[in-house]
Amino acid sequence: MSIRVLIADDQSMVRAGFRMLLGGEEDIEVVAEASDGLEAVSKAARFHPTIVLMDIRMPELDGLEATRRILAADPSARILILTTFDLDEYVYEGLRAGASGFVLKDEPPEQLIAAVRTVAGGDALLSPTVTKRVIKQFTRAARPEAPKGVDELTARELEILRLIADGLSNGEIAGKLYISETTVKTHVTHILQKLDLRDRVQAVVLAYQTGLFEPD
Amino acid sequence: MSIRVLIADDQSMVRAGFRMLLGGEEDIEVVAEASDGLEAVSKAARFHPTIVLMDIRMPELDGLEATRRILAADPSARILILTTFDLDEYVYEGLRAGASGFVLKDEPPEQLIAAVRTVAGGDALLSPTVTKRVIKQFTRAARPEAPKGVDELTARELEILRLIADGLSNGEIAGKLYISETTVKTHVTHILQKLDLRDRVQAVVLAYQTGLFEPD
DNA sequence: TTTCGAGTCCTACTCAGGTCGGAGGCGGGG
DNA sequence: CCCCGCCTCCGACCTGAGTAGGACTCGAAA
Repeated sequence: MSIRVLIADDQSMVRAGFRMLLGGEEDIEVVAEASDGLEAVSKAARFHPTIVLMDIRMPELDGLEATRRILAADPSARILILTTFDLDEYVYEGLRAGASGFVLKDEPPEQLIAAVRTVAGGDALLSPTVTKRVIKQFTRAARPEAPKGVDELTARELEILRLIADGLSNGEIAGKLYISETTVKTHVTHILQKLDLRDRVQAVVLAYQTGLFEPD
Repeated sequence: MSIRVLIADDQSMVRAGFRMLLGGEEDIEVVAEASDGLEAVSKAARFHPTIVLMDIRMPELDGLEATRRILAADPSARILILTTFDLDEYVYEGLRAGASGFVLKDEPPEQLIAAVRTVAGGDALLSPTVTKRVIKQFTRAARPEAPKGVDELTARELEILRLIADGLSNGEIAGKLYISETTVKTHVTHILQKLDLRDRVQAVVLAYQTGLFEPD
């Protein structure tokens, strides 16, 4: 029995690429395509694909919300999220939304095909690149019985952590986000507390060492 | 005409390994071995190898000084330096000493053999890993007609920059190096001035972004 | 509706980080 | 020999970073 795939991406070229790529595989069949989130949800309901290849950035409804809705309707659905960028803020959210996997679009074809098979087979999967970046966050975030009081960072905090990792001062971050510097300080304090760090310097070190943000 | 190699390393196992490795190649001949720096210098003078594989850490005379002496006696000598560690403080010094190349011992055999051929052929070479780390330093350090006042960091400053990039505070660095915190501050100030940075946070960012120190 | 988390903002305080200027020792090159 | 760069150290000073504790809004969940 072949793997039935639904491709959801707003760029037709990307869809065509995947159709070509997957079409060559005997055990894989592309049963439908969607060019936006809403369409993805409806077609997932209609075709019941084994797996949905889901882009994040899509009109109408983004891939994350689409993922949530599809899973709400059918918890057994398997969704493999595609990203162009190395690690958007959406990754964590995507995993929380219930996606089974995460791959980068620019990875070699074999990897992508392998990813489809893996997820279709029931396993979760993360791009090797993504894996090591997420792993640490997840060993704590994913398990409700968290070791200690190691809370997950909020979206805002993550955003600020990223700016810190760019070497920006609190004032610069405030300017960039149109909030006051004191607010930035508040967030920074929370970040440091949650990650058990002493100062922003260590935050930068951690950001790079965990691969949260890529060096080059 | 084959490539004549002198292997200089204080560990006999390492020498044996290289002999095995290089012995399999038809165009490469291991003409001599040395177990310390002095021996390396004398054997280089006696055998005139096409290339010297030089370990850095050796008794009597380290690989850097040995490199300098060999080159002093014979400027046409080609020396390929071997390192175990990713990037010791010696790398820059080694390049300044006149070494033609730099490879990591744990790189795959083919790379090592290729490196030998490359350097023997007259080209300079850096391990891909090392390359990107050194490249930036060198585009400024190597050319006397430096673009602006972008001075090179001293060994001490580099050492301290590395500790900063580990997230250490000035006090911790002082303790680790057995110097006063004020001295550390002085160095830090110089580092920031030379690299045109605002604070240690940016220094960390730069360290990782230029690949000066590896994340993982 | 009430509760709660997230985000925003504030004051006031402490302290590490960084600057400035000056100073001594030490080794190598002119 | 003297000069200069490097490393070391000091005290005084200023500022950004981080903490503590509280307050307001808003939207989502109970």
